[in-house]
Amino acid sequence: MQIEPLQFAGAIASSVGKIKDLPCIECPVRKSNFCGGLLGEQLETTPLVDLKLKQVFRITPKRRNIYQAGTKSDDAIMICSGWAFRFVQLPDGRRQILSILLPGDLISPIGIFAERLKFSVQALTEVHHCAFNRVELQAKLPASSGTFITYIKDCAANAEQLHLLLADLGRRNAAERVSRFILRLMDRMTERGIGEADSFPFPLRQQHLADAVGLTTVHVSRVMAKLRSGGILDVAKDRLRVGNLAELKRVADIK
Amino acid sequence: MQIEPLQFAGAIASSVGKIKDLPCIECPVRKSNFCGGLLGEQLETTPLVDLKLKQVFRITPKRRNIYQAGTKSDDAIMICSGWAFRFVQLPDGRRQILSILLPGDLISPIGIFAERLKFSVQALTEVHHCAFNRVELQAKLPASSGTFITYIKDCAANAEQLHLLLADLGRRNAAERVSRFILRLMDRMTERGIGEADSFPFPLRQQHLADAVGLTTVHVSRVMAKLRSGGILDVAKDRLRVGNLAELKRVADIK
DNA sequence: CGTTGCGTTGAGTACCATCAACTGGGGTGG
DNA sequence: CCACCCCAGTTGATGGTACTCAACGCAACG
Repeated sequence: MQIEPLQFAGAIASSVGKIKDLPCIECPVRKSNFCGGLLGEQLETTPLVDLKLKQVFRITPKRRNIYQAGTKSDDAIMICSGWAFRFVQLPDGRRQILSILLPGDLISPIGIFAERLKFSVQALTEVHHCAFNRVELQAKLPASSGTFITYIKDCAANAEQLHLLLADLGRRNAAERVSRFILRLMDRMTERGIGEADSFPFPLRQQHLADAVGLTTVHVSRVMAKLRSGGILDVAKDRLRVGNLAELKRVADIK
Repeated sequence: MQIEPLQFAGAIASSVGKIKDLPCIECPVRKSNFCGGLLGEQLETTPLVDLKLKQVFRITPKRRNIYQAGTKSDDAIMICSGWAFRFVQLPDGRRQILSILLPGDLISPIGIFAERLKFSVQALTEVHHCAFNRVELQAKLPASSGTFITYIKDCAANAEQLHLLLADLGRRNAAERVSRFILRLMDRMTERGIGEADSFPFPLRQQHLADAVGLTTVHVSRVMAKLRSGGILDVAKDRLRVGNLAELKRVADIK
């Protein structure tokens, strides 16, 4: 359960103003997210907007917590690569997954302003992440209007996903929940250029699906079996293949 | 379904800088919320921080929508008095209530920055509300650190409530959902000085409870009957009376 | 080659939805 | 004043969805 920060593969634990060492130079998501506004969209050609911004890069192996609910932290953590998820844990050990985090996501937008969060974050795959200093970001944020706007959009998108999931859990059956969850995830991946039209990385176990949509693993297995037997989709070897998108949308009651 | 803006009881439809006419002078929630930062906490003694802030006061009768999902709006709307709720509607008419809005709540924190929202807001009782101009607030917000902090706290509290509700819908049974929902509502009321220790205003129908916690009205009725017969709580004439708080918390699996 | 993690399948069951009938209060209109 | 209706809530009967418990298959791994 303890977070054991490892050194970044590229051997940078902390970087202040050394462009050539920054992993961000090659970051594929920077163009479209929060970091773009913060560090500049084209790091290779344009210098960093503000080199004084402190960044600490770390790796968390899969199944380990990146952040533990209730812990005080001075960091705002960005997922650089790999997948993670936010979740709350019930006293009896059951958990509810709140959202899946993809590269380019902040662990929590409001985390920039709050020193403690009420949910935990766990790595689904090995995750490379970057810790900004919360207080530095707080100062920077209103100053840079571009960054601020992508930040607000993050918050809004975040809230919207929660609202949709809430409606699903409250009002939809198992097959609808699962297929809607998967479709939304596909949308988010496509937005970020992850995966192809009908094939996506999919590192979630059925346990994660179950915890996300409020079912048991046994029942998720049955739902997935049905989707698979209908040629609608198939998950194997951490990869999702969509055989019949139209039918998937129909099951999901979308459009 | 149409919003039909009515004149404010005090006959102020629009107010720019006329302190003595402002309903806000007597507002009981201003001290603790967003408006306090914006307008000053003690309007009677201290002049407004910024009289140029445009405010338009309106009334929406119960059961009518204050805001319709997807509509473009230049306003950020604050609930001055009365109760309302945010909800999303499914294509087949079922709905999921996202949260209950009390006096002092913004219809949506991110609504300050977004010209459209994906959920609707409906008045539960007659609601008096105040429309600020979104763009004006956007400019004002980062400038006033006090206001900004209460704003961020709003956002955080908001997200936290969603997370808790999500966990409830995903992982808890009917009795737990209902009692947790009620307890959280009680907490929020107490925070704002609404109601007494064991008695609170409660304008929700069982239909609203059902739509909030993802049950049918029939089943909510059964749960409420059980809570009532156990002397735990009773709802009558728009008022909630708690007979046994400890037991209510036990049922809700709190503490 | 045992162990471990993950998924699958079957049998039995609990919870909650659905359908339907009915009650009581409050408002309205004759 | 009463008849009527509507709304909100209650109650009973029935059934389906999803849960629980348990056993088993399979692949990966040391």
